[in-house]
Amino acid sequence: MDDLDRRVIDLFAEEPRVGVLEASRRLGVARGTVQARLDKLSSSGVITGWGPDLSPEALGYPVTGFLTLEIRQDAGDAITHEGAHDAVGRHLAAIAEVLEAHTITGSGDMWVRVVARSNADLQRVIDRVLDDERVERCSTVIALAEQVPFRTLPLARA
Amino acid sequence: MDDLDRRVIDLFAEEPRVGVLEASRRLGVARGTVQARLDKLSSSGVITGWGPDLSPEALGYPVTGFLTLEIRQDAGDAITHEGAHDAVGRHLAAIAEVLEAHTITGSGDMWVRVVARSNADLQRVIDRVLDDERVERCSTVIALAEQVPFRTLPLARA
DNA sequence: CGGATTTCTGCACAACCTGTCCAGTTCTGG
DNA sequence: CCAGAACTGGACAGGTTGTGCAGAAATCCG
Repeated sequence: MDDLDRRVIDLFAEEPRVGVLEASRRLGVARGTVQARLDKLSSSGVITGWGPDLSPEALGYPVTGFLTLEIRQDAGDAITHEGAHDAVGRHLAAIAEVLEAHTITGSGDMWVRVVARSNADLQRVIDRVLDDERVERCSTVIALAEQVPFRTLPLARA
Repeated sequence: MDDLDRRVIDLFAEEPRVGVLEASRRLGVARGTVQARLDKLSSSGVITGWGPDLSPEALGYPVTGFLTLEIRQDAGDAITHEGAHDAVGRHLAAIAEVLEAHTITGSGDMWVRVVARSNADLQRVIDRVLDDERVERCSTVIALAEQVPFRTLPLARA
């Protein structure tokens, strides 16, 4: 991650439509250099993808909720030695409205981000999340406004 | 969002490198159709961008923390009528390690996602977040593992 | 300091893709 | 059943990509 890497990322983040050739012109380096940098950034894992970013809101899911789950500690699989968290993770991954889930510090807690079509619909989603014996409790918080939209660019610039 | 839209999104999400022409071949429709669909999905806000996705971890920020802030309710600006939340939002937006921030239900609460170079470094980030008189309190939770990585594709498929 | 290695440059080529038309056909809602 | 909207298939010029290569430049390390 030298300065050129940062400028490459910056340029493609600002204007994803520019091609490699145009980028090389703007950055004042050879085309092959830009290609090599992009390849390296991809293979080193800094750039994880180029997929289209989708807006849950525009897809009809304007309500975002943050759930904190309490997981039964003794619910691991004694045979596979798989932790309860992973089992719950699979349960959650099967629910489309679950956008992400993490285990967090605290006895048996997980943090889950869900979206729903309405506040009423959120109840349905929560019920689906709760539909696993390993999930003991769920506290819900509703997101009202997005003060800082998700971003990673400032990190790369720093 | 009909079935073709879903297939277009799906294809580009799975293989962002395919061009419009190749996509039209795989989907069995004319090139102009794919272009028209993409244009519509972009202008309707379903597709919000094509930028490279960056991994905070690969950028040297392997620690993720979730902060819940308590905001002083009486800290709004009497002249501009700007709420305290927005002012805090600007404060947070200036911190590169703040990846996103939302206001949430609860008296004066905000939810903030931050990253840091280490657990020790997290303290520095938190201190920066707290460096605003409108932020009264901050409770911290550290993310241990990512059970479900952030995703929106299942929503589009549904 | 000096050699070895890596990186960058500038260029070339063929193959391919994009943006943009168009006329004709097919769908779809009212 | 009609009219507007959407899709098809085709065409065109111009630009871009992937790839390879030799030489110059920068960097590393003993």
